[in-house]
Amino acid sequence: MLPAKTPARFVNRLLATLPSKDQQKVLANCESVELRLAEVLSEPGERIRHVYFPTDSFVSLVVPPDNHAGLEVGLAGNEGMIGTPLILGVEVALLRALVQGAGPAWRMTTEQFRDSLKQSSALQATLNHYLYVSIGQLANTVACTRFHRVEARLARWLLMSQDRAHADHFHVTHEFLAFMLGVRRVGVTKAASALQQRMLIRYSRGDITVLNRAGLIAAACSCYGASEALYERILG
Amino acid sequence: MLPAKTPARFVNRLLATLPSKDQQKVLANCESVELRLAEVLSEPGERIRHVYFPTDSFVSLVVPPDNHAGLEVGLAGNEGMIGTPLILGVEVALLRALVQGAGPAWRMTTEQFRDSLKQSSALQATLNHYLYVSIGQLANTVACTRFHRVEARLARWLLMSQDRAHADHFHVTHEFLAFMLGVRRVGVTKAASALQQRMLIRYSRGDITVLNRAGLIAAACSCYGASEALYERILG
DNA sequence: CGCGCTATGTTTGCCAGCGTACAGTCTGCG
DNA sequence: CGCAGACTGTACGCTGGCAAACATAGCGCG
Repeated sequence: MLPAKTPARFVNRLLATLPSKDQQKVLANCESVELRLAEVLSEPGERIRHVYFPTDSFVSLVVPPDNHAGLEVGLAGNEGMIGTPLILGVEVALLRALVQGAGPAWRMTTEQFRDSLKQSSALQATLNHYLYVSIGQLANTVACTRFHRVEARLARWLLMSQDRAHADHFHVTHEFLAFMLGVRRVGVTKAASALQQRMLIRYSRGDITVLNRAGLIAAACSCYGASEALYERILG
Repeated sequence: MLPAKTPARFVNRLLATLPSKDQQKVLANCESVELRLAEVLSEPGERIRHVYFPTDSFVSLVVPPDNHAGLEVGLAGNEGMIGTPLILGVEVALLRALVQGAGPAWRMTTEQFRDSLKQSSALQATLNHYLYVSIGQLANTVACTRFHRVEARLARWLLMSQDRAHADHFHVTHEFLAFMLGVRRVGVTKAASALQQRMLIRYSRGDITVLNRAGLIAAACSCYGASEALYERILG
C-alpha cells in the first residue's frame, strides 16, 4: 500500500510499532483521509463507523456538555487512535471526537478493524497497551482538572497540542480553549495574557505561537510529562 | 469449587454472567479471601500480584496525592473487579486500590488470571465490556468532579457506596470523605450536615445511615444513575 | 470516672473562578 | 473603504471552596 519509506506526515506511531508484516496487513485495510478542522468523528451513544489513526492531524476527546460547558478529557495525535471502544469489542462511542488539527489520517471501517485485530495479535497487543496508557491519562486528568489552576492547565494544553501539531503555532481562540478546559472565556484570556506577558507564548486573533517551550513546561502542571512518560514506558 | 446455589455474599456479578462451564473453570482458579478495611490492594507503578472480584466488599480506586489531597476516581463492588490493567496485558497498576467496605472477595494470582483469560473467551469478553464501562465512568467523573458541588457529589458517593455495601449504613468519617472527594473536611461537614437537616441521612462519629434514598438521589447530580445505566446497558 | 483521642461543628479571612456586561480592535468582505 | 462579525480586553459583584485555627462532644480505655 505504501512505499517502504513513508513520509513522516503519514506515519502513525502505533502502527509503526508493528512488525512490518502485520503493518502491511493492517495498512492494506486502511484508506487515507484528510480530517477537516472541527469535524466530528464520533458522538457519545452512537455507533462507531470508523477508527482513525491520525498521522499529521489530531483529535480531541470531549465529554459533551449536558447543561454546562464542555470538557476535554483526551487528545490523540499520531501517537494514538480514535475509536478505542472497538478494542474492547463495543461499537458505541463514549466520547465526542472533535478534530482539533486538520490533516491526514488512516481510516478503517469497523468491520475492517475487527478483521485486522483478529489477524494481527501484535496490533491487538499494541492497542491494548495504548488503551492502558489512555486510561492512565484519563485518571490523571480527573485530578488535574480538579486541582490545578487555569493557567497551568492552559500551559499543559498548549504543550500537548504543540506536540501533536508538530509545529510551534496553531489556531485556537480563547473561546474554544475555554470550552476545552471547562472554564469561562474570560478565565482563558487572563491566563493567556499572563503567559504572554512572561514571553512564553504570543497570540493574536486565534493564532497562538509557543515562544519558550521550556518556560511553558515550567508554567504547566506536572501532569504534562507524566502522561508522556507513561506512554513512552509502555509503548516506546 | 462451589455448590450450585452460591449464597449472595459470595456472588460476583461479572463472574455470574459467564456460562456455567467457564464460571467453574474460573472459580477453580480463585481462592476466597476476606478484605480488611483500609487494606491497600494495589499501588500505582507497582506490579499487580492479584486480581480481586469483590462479592460482599467494595474497593475504591484513588489517584494518589502528589502534594494535594487524594481523589477517588472509581469504585468496584460485586459488580466489578480490581486489577483491570491485566485485562490489557499490563502488569503495572495505575491506581491505588483501597478497601472501603470489608468483606469477602475472590482472588486470583496474576498468572492464574492470565490462564483464565486464555481459557475462557467469555471471561475475556465480559471483562472487556466491564473495562469499557469503567472508562465511561472515569470520563464522567472528570466532568462531575469539575462541575458539581460538594453536596451533590457527596450524595452521589453515598448512593454508590450504599449500592455496593448492600446496606443502608456504613462507616466513614468526614475526614475520609474529604479525601475521597478531593475537598476539605470542613466542606464535607457542611454538605453532610445540610443533607442531615433535610432528613436524607443521619450520621454520628463515622456511622452514616441513609434515611431517604429517593431524596438522596434527587440531591445527587445526574452522574449517579448515568454510570449505573451504562453498566446495565453493556453488561446487564 | 476521668483522661485522651477521635469525630464533628464553627469562625475568620482570603482567593479563584463564575456570570454578566460592555468596550475596544482587527479582518475580511461587500 | 467602511461595515459586520469575530476576537480579545476589562470591570463588577458574587460565591464556593481554601487555609488555619479553635471549640465542643462522644467513646473507650485505664
